[in-house]
Amino acid sequence: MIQKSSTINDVARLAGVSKRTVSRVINGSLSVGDSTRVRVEKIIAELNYSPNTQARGLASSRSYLLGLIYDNPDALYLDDVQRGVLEICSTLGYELVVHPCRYRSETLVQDCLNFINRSKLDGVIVLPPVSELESLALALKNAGRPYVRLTSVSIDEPQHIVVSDDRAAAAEMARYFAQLGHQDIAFISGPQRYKSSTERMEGFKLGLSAYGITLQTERIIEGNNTYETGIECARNLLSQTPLPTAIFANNDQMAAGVLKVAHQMGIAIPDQLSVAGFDDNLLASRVIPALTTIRRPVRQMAQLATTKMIMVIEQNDKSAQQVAAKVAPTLVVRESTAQAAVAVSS
Amino acid sequence: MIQKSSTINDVARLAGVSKRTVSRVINGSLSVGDSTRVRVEKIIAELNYSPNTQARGLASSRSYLLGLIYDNPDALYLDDVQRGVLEICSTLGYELVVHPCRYRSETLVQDCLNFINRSKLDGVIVLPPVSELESLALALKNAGRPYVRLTSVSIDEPQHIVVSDDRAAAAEMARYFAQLGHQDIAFISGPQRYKSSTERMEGFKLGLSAYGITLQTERIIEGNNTYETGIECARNLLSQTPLPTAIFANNDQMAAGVLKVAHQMGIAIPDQLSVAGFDDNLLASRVIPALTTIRRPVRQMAQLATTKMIMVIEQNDKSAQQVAAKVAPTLVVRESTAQAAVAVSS
DNA sequence: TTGTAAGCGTTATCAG
DNA sequence: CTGATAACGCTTACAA
Repeated sequence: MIQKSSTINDVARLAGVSKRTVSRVINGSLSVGDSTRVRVEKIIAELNYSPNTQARGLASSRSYLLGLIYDNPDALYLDDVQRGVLEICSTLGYELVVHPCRYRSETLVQDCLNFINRSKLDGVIVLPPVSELESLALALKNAGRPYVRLTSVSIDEPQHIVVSDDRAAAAEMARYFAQLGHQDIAFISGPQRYKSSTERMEGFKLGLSAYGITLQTERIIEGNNTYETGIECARNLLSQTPLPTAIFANNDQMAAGVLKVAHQMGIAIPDQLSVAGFDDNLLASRVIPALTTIRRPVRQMAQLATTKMIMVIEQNDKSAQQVAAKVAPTLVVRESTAQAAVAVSS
Repeated sequence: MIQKSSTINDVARLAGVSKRTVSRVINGSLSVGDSTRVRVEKIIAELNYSPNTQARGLASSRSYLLGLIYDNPDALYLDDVQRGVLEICSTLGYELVVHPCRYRSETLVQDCLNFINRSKLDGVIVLPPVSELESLALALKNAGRPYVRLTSVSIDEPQHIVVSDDRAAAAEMARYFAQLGHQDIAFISGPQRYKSSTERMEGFKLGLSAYGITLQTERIIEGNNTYETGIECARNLLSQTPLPTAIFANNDQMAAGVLKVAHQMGIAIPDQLSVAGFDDNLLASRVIPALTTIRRPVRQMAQLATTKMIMVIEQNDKSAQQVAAKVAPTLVVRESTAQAAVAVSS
C-alpha cells in the first residue's frame, strides 16, 4: 500500500529538464525561464510532488525543523504557542519538534544542545522560564544556532527576543487598583529568580508610586507561582490586621489560592477584598468570582518569534531585528475587583 | 563557532575498520566481533559521535520522527501527553513533531497525510476527538503508516489503540452518587458525535440502573463540553422543579459552569446539590468547592501508545498487540459532592 | 538560463 | 565476521 512518492528525478524527466532546474524552481530561484518554470510547476502539481526533507537537509545541511524548548508545569498556553508557531512556519515548510525539559536540571543546557544536534534543528524557540537562563542562551550562541527567547525583559539582542511588557502591565494593574480607591494593597510575588516575577513586582510598585502609594514590607510575600503557595501566602496576608483592601498576585494560580482562603475565612470578594491575578489562564474566567487579570498575547508572541527565527535562519538578520520585539499584555477586568470597601479617612 | 560534528567515516578511520562495520555497531547488529565492537564503541564515545539522523533516514527510509495529531485538548493534558510520549521515545532515538489541527476541517485527512509525508514520519499518535475519525484511521492504514489512537472505545485493532475506560469510570461515578443516596440525578452530556460522550453517558446510566435509578429524559441535556454551554445547561436544569439532587457533567469545564449558575442562584453545593465533572483538569481542584471528578492516567496512556507505536515501527506487531491497551480512570472525591440532601420518602 | 558532476552521511547489497 | 561499492534524493559548485 505504501507507494513510493515521486522524486525530483521524476519531475525532471517528465518536464524534460535537468533535476538542477527542478531544484531551482522548488527553491524559487529567479534565474529560471518563465516557460520552463510553468512547465515544471505543472508537472510538480500533477505528480503531487513534494521534496524529500531529509535529502534536502542532508545536501544543504538544514533540517527544516524548528524546536520548542519549554518547562512549564502551568503551560496552559502551550497549545497556543504551538499553534502560533505552526501558523507561521508550516507555510514555509518547517515543522515543529517539541522538547519539554526541567528548568532546574543540572544537565539542562547539555540536554538542549543534544536535542538540537540530534535533529540538526534549524533553530529553537525557548519559553520562559527556561528562556531566562543565560547559560543556555550562551550555549546556543556559541553553537551558532538561531534561537529566539520569549521573556519579559530585553535581555538579548533584538533578533533573539520577543518580550511581553509585564512591567507595564503590572503598572496598569496598579493604576487600576489606585483608581478604585485602594491604598492598602498587598502583593504576592513569584520566585525572585525569575525575571517575570521581578518585572511584575517592579512594575506594580512603580505604578502605585505614581499615586503616592507604597507597598508595606509585610504586605509583600513571595510565593512559588503554585496554587498551594498562593494559599499559604493568602493565609499569612489575611491574618494580618487590618486586612489589606486588595491583593495582586503574580499569577492566576496564586490568585485562585487567595480566593480559596478568603472563602474559607468568610471574606467577601470583591466587597471586602479585591483580588487580581496575571496570565488569564483557563482558571481566571472560570473561578468564582471570575478573576481580574492580565492577558498576554501568547499566540502573537509565538508568531513573532517564529517570524524572527526564520528570518535569521534564512540569513536576514536585519529584517529579523526589525520585526516587533515587544508586545503589550492587557488588563482584563472581571468580577474579583471593586471599589475599595472602606474609606481611609475617618 | 559551528564545529562540524564527526561522522561515521571519522569513527571508521580511527577504529581502523570500514564504515559498514561502524554502522553495524551503531545498529546493534549481532554479527560483529566482540573486540571490534569494543574498539568501535570506544572511539564513538571519545568522539562523542552520534549518527546523522537525516542521512540515516535517507538511506533507510525512516525518519526517527513521531507525529502527534490533536485538536483542542485541555491545556495541561497536552503537556502531559507530550512528556509521556517523549519519556518513551527519546531514549530510543525518536523525536516528536506536533500537528495541531481542526477536527471539523474538511481537509483534515489530507492535511494529516501531507504532514506525515512531508516529514516522512515513522508513525503518528492521534488524540481524541480526532482519533475517533474513521476516515483518518482508514487513510493512515491505507498509507501504511503506523499509528496509535487514544480513545475511549476499542474501535480498532489492539496494536492501533489505547483506550481509557470512560464507561467504567462513569459507572463508578454513578455508584458513588447512588451510595450517597441520590436518586433524582441529572446529566449534562457532551456532543453525541464523540464516542467519549456516549461512553460516559452509557456508563453512567448503566451504573445507575444497577441501583434501580433511571435518568429522566428532561434531566439529560447535551452541552458542547465548554464552560459556556455548561452554564446554559445548568440554567435549564436548575430551573426545573423539583431540583435534581445531583448533576454529573461530561467534563470539568461544564461542571464549573454548573457551579457558577448554582452560585448565582444561591444553591448551596454540596448541601443542596452535588456536582461532579470528568477529566480532573487544572480547574477541578482550584474551583470552589473543589470538584469531585474522574482522572484519566493521561501520561501513562501516552507512554503505552508510544511503546506500541515503536514496536509496530520496528516490525514487532505481535508484541505491540500484547502491550496493555486499556487503562482505568479513577474517581477523585473532593468537596462538590455529599449525601443527598432531602430524603425521598415522606 | 540551463546542465553536469560531485558530494551530504548513512544503510543495503553482495562479495569475500 | 568484515568490507567495497552503490544507492537514498537533493543541493552546491562549476561549467556551458
